[in-house]
Amino acid sequence: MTASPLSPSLSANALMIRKLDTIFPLSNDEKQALMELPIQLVKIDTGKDIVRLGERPQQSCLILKGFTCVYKLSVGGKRQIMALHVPGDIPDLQSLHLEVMDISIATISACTVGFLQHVDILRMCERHPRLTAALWRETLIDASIYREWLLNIGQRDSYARVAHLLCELLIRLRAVGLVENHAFDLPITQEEMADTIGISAVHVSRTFQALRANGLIETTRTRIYLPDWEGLKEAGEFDPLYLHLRNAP
Amino acid sequence: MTASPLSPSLSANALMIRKLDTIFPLSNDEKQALMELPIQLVKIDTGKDIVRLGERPQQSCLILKGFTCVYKLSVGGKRQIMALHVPGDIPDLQSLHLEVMDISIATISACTVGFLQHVDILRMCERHPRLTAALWRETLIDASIYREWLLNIGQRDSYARVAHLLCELLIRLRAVGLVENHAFDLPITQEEMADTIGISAVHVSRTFQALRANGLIETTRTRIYLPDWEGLKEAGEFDPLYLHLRNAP
DNA sequence: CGATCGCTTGATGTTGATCAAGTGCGGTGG
DNA sequence: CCACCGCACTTGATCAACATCAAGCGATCG
Repeated sequence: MTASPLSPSLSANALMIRKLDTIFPLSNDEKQALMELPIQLVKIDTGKDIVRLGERPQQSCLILKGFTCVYKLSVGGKRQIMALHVPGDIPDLQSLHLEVMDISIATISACTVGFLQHVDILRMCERHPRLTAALWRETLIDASIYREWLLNIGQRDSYARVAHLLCELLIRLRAVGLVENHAFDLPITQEEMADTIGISAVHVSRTFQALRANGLIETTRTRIYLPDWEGLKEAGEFDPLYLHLRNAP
Repeated sequence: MTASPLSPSLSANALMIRKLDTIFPLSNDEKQALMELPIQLVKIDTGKDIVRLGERPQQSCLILKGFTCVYKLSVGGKRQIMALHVPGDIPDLQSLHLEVMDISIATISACTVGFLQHVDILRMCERHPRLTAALWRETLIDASIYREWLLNIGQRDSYARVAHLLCELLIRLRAVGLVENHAFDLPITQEEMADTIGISAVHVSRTFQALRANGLIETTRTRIYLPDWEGLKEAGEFDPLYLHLRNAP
């Protein structure tokens, strides 16, 4: 981790509030408490581990910029990516109550993250019990996404899997204002996407081509455009219920 | 749900305490609070839904006897089972903070379950903040199991998938005293196992035969014996870290 | 300006799906 | 107590989706 500590920022807390507010209604009092939560900013290069399996972190990280992934390796060395996280997410919030990491978390693009000390979070939650519920709810939505991904990988073919993942990313990124006209930055290689949905990288390439041919996606190097939202939703059997957003899209 | 309400029981609360205590150290005070939690017992036949996608339950259910599964259907009608739950588990604890069910839960054998009203749970948690942490932790372990299952389905072949699932069930059942000499009741059809690990029922049958041939399992109608625990663990790449048990097996 | 990385393309191989026809066990009813 | 029925499981044959291997291409970056 090539970390360059910065000074505490305004916008980190604001982003956290914005994200939390999409899943749980926050009072002004609670927003104020969140604004006062100390956050230490760090920049991290692409492809670095933020935290590793087996570690016992005293902090959780808030993504401010870039994408990260949660992953595990099988004995044969194959990688499964269990989750992708985008700005506003706290990929290892679970470590607040699960001492030993059962996963690793890595950046898949250049990232800025903010570290939240567990002691600070716990103190805040003591004073504001509804914030406990809000953060608990956030971890429950993570679990809901895992469930949907199990359905995706277990039962759908590769075409639907890719379509579903793209639908989910659009909705999640839109919630934090990172989508313009059904287009967004997607700093993820086909190999990473392959490890995410359980197919080979070669087959991701072929599947992308099929989606392009059907007018469901248009891609440039790091950006993706979804010209036919209804068509993509249907292809991916996508229903955003499982994201539990307050203002359901 | 062919429900026949029974009188409040002693053992339901005791089972809940026993299970929680395997993942979180409980004080006598907290155990007392759990003993006082009202639990309404209900018997449910095989193959009935306990709660369905889209519902907004005011209660969660504690499994006392039998197995249940968490599932979703794909548009094509294929079923993915995302979780199996055994006595001591609370399969829909998430509904405490996620109003709308994003999954359905069904019995896969004759079950006795106990219903816990959300208001009662919340009141108990207010008075005993460490119990909030304990229950939160329980939902985090559910999420950890989802992650491991993603790795299982996404990266391992059918032989390893079955082996892994059997290893997990042994450990989880042992924690609640339902294993004798590496043998336990397994009231699950091969079709259900197929929907759990994302392969076809026919292939489950063949995989079982391969495991039998290698001396890793012996089965009767409803019971399974694991004669070569080390061998099975290796076949399933099983490491129980992700179950976050206090007395790691 | 070469090197590297990510993507593409084609050829071949394998796992596991699907279809279809049995088999055996347990439970049910006569 | 026995005969029957149904369901779970088994077995064999064929097929499809996707993996793997290998080579080439194009853009980005030092």
